[in-house]
Amino acid sequence: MPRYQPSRIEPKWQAWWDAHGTFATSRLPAAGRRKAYVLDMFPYPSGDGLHVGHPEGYTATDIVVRFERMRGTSVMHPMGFDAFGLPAEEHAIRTGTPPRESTDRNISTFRRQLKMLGFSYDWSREIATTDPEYVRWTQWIFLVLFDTWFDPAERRGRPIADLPIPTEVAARGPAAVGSYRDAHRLAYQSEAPVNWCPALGTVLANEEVVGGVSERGGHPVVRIPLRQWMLRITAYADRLEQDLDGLSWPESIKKLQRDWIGRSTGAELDFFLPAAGDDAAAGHVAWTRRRAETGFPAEASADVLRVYTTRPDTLWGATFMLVAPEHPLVERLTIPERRAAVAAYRETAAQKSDLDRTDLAREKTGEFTGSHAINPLTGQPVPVWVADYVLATYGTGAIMAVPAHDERDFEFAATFGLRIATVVEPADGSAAAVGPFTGRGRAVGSGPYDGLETAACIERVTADLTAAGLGRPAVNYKLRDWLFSRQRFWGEPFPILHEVDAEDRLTGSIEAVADAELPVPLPPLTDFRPGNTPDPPLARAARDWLYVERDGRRYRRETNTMPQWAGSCWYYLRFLDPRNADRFVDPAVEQAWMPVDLYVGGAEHAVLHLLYSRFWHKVLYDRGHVSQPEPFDRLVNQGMILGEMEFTGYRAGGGGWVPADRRGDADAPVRLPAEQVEKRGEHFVLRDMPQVRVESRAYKMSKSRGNVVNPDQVVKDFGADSLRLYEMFMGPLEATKPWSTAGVGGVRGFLDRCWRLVVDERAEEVALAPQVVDDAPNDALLRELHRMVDKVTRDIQSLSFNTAIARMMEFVNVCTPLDRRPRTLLEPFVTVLAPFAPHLAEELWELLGKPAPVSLAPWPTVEERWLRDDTVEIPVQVQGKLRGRIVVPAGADATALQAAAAADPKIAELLAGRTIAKVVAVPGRTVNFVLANPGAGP
RNA sequence: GCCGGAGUGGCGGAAUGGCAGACGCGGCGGACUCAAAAUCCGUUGCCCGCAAGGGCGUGUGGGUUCAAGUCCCACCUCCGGCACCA
Repeated sequence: MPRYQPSRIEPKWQAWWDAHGTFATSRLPAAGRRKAYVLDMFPYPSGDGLHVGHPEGYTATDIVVRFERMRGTSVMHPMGFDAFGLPAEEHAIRTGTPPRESTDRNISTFRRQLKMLGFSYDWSREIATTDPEYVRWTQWIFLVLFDTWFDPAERRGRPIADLPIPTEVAARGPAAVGSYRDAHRLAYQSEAPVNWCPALGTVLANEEVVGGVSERGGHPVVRIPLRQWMLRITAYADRLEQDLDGLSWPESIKKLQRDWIGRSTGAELDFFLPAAGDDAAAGHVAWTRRRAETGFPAEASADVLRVYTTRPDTLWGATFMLVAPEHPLVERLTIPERRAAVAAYRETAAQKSDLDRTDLAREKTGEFTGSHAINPLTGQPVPVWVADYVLATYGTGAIMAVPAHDERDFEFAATFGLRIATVVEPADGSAAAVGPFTGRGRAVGSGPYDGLETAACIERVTADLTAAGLGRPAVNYKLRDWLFSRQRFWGEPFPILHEVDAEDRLTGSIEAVADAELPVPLPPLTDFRPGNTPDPPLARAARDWLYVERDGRRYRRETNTMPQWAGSCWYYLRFLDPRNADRFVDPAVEQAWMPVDLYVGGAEHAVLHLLYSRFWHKVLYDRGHVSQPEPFDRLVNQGMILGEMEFTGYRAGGGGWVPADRRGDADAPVRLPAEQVEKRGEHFVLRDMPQVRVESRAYKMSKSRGNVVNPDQVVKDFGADSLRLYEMFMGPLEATKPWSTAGVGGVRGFLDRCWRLVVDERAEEVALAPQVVDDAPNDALLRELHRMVDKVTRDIQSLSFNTAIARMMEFVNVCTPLDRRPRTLLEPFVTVLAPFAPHLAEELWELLGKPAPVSLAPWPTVEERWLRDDTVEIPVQVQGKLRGRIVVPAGADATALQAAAAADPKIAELLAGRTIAKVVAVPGRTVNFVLANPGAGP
């Protein structure tokens, strides 16, 4: 009767842990103890509830913290919810339910599901980014950004009050000083083009626009400029890149971040633009002379075209110039005859989103402005074109085109028949291939620079131009400032006030909301629908929310809201001190627990979330609010869990089968049960028609595919411990792996065997199995136990849970046949099982008569002497092929090994009559006889 | 196109350059049972062989090494990401 029943013991122990506060964490780590802050990426509480992907990372971290607690470490392991976001808002628009209601409901579901899985979070620290008290501090941190400017000399953020004000600005009065400061803040406003979709009445993210129309609905999207809040993350680009070096993150993730930041070095150069009608050559000479005196100006004047290049060495090959359609000098550069064509081109470009421009532009397009610029080194005039492959937002928005040594410029030159001049040759003198040579080599056709190797040439040209005031070394980043505002309802309101005059018109002056007035709450709204204009929903709030008076002045609240990233940028700090009403986190608490020692989550956050939170953290660090420059010391990405493996056959219109490798778009896929297919060679085929190849693969879980596995169902069918253990047993944590319900059953079988190891299943009442005895275990069993504990210990530390579980299975396989099972063998086993299957372990621990909870029992110590062998089995090879095995004392040296191997009858036979050329004997590993005359033989 | 990652039995996977396939699923055989389920035990890479034994095997082709799943070169396939950043 008393079978292993997860549905009985799991809720029992969850309630016990809750009632006893087993996993509550103290304010500070215990004195003299190691601390471990182990953090999961908190979930967005979607309406669909928990997905089986969530428990993967959560179980991994749960095992680690349970293990660490048992080893006496002070553990911080919190959980919360990233609860702002679009789905709740869209649900609100569809159903009229306020987002807060549906969000709270979803959080309850998530909390129930997480508790059902027995994770050892300190639930008293739970936070949601939507909690008004949390929003308060998110807004407060925004105000820190607002109050900070980046001092390039010190390479750090400083209070805006410390910003030196140039005298000419100060002379223009407080308003001028105010706007000068506003322009230098880390949080600043700018007119940025956005994807506005009039049909949907909303602004869309770049990813939501495909081919110039909205991803959903296929409505046209236009690019319109809109006032936006930006965060000056680019100021921190260098530090964000350099500080990656010290982090224990996967190299691949670091590389993604480095590529995203995209640091490049090169030079900025000015090309002189002769005024229309002037003598170009004379003008250039005069300009050059002036520059020799004034040097390179910080801002480019209107008589030059400033470009950025990473290859100043190719300057002699710059045969034309390109400017972005949005470049401020386009109007000025365009001669009257070209005006219509250039205007039309700019118009078309403006319609396209960034994605369009890059995605669809196979063919290079552009228009000639009619103007020329003067090459600063050669003095030659080169034509200036407008082309949309030049991005206004990168570098200076203009480039010198070197078609001989750049793919894109080459294509452009080929399309429009522009001159191509070779100025670099491969250093090894190899024949010029078709197309541009983009590699490094030696300069040719470059006057005084001929023969210089590329690196040296870059240096020389840059130095010469710098000396002449025509250029300067420059660094650029792909990283852009962070567009931080959304025209949405369900986000944090900005704590910013815009001054208005008596007619409600903005004066342009802005004020931060005072700390004491935070949080700025979301106004009550009944209608969440977007409007006909890009005005955010908050603009429709009642006037008593929208307009406020301070010190006799009237203000209108900022009506944009923050993006979902905001809340997740700092949640790891709030977890440390979640109920602090005076500060976002107590400094003593922050110093004691930070940094996060292990951070586990999906790779989809490799770039944005991790970059954004590092940025915020550095600002907080610069301003003295946190003690560490980096928040996450060790990062691990768990892999995706795919749906169950699927076999798909294809049927033609007529109904006949089509081999999967020859199918056309018209052939219909048919899902096949596993019994109907079999493997032939490399591929799967239909069992009844082996000539028909069938597709076999696992797909990403999705509602539309109908292959989503629901954790509630798995827990119902197999139990939470089985789900936890299965997800850890599937394979390496980082790998993408397909789900297999049969595999869950297999792991459940293991837990059943664990149960029977201790419990008498045939008894009426729950009772110990009669085999459980007080005997002392024999040496063989002690050896087995200590090796198992040793392997599990090491595997948990390297997050190799699959092999740890395999080792425990082997241990159980050894113990199951025993008629006498010593308690001193079973007890340590239950202890190491506890982090993996905590409910079962608690129950078995109790049955063994030990005081609960096993969750806080000490981790067993491994005795070294049980890990050593007296004798070892060594494979013996002849000519590299395995021919026998010998058993030798564990410490046997090479000579002894060789002697023992040669003495083996079988080996002796093989060696008879052969000349041994060489013997490789590696103690503890192998013996290999290499023969001089392998072919010769009887 | 570029950048990552991965290709090992029927399936998931294991293997500090040193016995490939641990562990689990599935399959096969057996014990228990009137029978079945459950459980326990054995077996299970492929080929030849009655057996002893032998041969072949980690995506493909080369290479380094006494020895390669593991290191190097070239390529193929799949998955993920980025995509005109001058």
